[in-house]
Amino acid sequence: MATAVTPDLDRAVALFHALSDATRLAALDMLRGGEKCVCDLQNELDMAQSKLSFHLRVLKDAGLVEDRKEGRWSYYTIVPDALEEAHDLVVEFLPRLTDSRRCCG
Amino acid sequence: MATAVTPDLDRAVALFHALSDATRLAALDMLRGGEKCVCDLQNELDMAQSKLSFHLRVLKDAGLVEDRKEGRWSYYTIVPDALEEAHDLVVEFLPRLTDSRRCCG
DNA sequence: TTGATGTATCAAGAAAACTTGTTATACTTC
DNA sequence: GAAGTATAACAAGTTTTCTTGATACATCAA
Repeated sequence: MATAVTPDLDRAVALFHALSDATRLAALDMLRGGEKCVCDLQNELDMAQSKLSFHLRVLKDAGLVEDRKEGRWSYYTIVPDALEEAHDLVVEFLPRLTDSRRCCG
Repeated sequence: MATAVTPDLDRAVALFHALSDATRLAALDMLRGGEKCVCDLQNELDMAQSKLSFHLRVLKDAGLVEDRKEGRWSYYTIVPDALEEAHDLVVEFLPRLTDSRRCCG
C-alpha cells in the first residue's frame, strides 16, 4: 500500500544512476540481443577493458545485469525484473489524478 | 523505425541523470499532487533555497518539469510527456525476444 | 521610496563519478 | 610448470556534479 503511493527513492536513485551513462546504456543495448561475454562487449564498444569492467560492475551492483563465469569468460545478461522495476518507478512519478489543488493561494 | 529499435542514448542519459538524485525525486514526488510553488517545496523539503533551485533547474533542463511565474512566485509542474518518454526508454532496454543466440561459441 | 520576500544565478569548495594505467587472479594451453 | 588470455580490482588523476554562501533581481507592502 505505502509502496504503491510512495516510491522507494533510494532504489530509484540507484537504478536511474546506473542508467544515466552512455557507456552503460550502450552495453545494455548490446545485451538486449541476449547473453554476451565481456570480450564481445569490449570488441564492439571499443574501449579499455578496465573501463568496461567498471561500468559492468555498476550495472551489476544496481541489479540490472547478472554475470556468469564459464571457463575464462564472463557472460552478462540483462535482468528484466530490474528494468520492470525502473519502469514501475517512472510510472509512480506521474501526477496523481486527484489532489491537484494549487498552493500559495 | 530506427528510433523504435535503437534507443536515443543521449536523451536517455539526460533523462535518467535528472532522475538519479534523491532531492530531485523528492521534489517530483511532491509535484505529483499538482502544481507547487518553490516556497512550498522548500518548506516541505527543508533545504537551502539555492540547492532546491539548482535541482529544479536540472529537472527543467531535462524537460521533466515546467515553471510558470506569477507575481513573485514560481510554480512548477510535472511534464507527463517526459516521464512517458523515460518510461518508453526503459522498456526499450528490455531484451528482444529474438536474436538471443550466445556469443563466444 | 524603502524594506521585505521569493527565486535565480554565480563562485568556490566538497564530494562523487569516471578514466586510465597497472596489477592480480583464474583458467587454458603448451 | 610456464606463458598467454579473459576479466576484475586497485590507485591516481581528471572531470562532473553537488552544496553552500553570497549576490542580484523582480515583486510586493508600507
